[in-house]
Amino acid sequence: MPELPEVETTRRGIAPFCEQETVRRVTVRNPALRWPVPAELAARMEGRVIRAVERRAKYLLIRFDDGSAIVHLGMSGSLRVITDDSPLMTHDHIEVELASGTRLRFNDPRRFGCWLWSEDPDHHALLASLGPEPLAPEFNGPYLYRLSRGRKTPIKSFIMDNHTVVGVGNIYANEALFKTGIHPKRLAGRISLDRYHRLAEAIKETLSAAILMGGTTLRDFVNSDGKPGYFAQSLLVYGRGGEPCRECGEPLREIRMNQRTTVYCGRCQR
DNA sequence: AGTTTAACCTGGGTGC
DNA sequence: TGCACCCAGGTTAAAC
Repeated sequence: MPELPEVETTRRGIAPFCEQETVRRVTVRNPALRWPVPAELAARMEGRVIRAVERRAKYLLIRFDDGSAIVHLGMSGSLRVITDDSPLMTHDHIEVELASGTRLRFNDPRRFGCWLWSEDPDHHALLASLGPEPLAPEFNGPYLYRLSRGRKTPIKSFIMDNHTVVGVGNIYANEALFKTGIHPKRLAGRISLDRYHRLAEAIKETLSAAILMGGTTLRDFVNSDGKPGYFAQSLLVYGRGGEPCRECGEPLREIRMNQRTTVYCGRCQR
């Protein structure tokens, strides 16, 4: 589920229930996530007030006065708001109970997610070397052009690299490259400023639109299983290998780059 | 330093 | 039905 729009949707979904609420209890049922959940996490959170729920890249920061929980949803994680007595599901690894009685339930079948504690999250190793947020003004054509000079990595790898820009996962990399007409294998150092301008805009548009659509499932999100299904109809290439290109009708090609499915139009993307 | 590869996990789908 | 295999929205650490 979690590309950046899902993480932002999650943040918006849980923040109203969390902010200025006291944590009553943290239950870690399975600490074996990507890294072991630190034993101190519960003690650091219990009895403290959540001041804000923020997002940096695909990390959620649950901020307290003296530190933050750093949460990542990995490939298969979700965070749901529980207001009733709905039963535990398999892979419900962590639960945060608030003084209001509302609970946050973290479910993650593949356990690629993480829950860490940091007193200074903004300088934590996981966050310190990240590139700009895709929706920030400093992420733009000139930035991409400057950073890419001399680089021989394919453009798809380049924009999926967190050092370049955060939050561009496999789906949105495919979509943005199609919208810009850039072949995913084109070397990053061989792309013009003008094309980078359009690529940055396409990334912003694609992510913004997805966040807006994620927003439409927000109400559901509180009560439901938290699986937004917003993207299927709006995707131009992802999941459409072999089907006709929406621009020219030619069958879309599907290849693998860095172990990830890559879909593109051989005619429209150069 | 830049770039690629392997690894962390479970579950669902497919083909034999 | 069973089993082997491939695939999945992410990211890091190690290896070229």
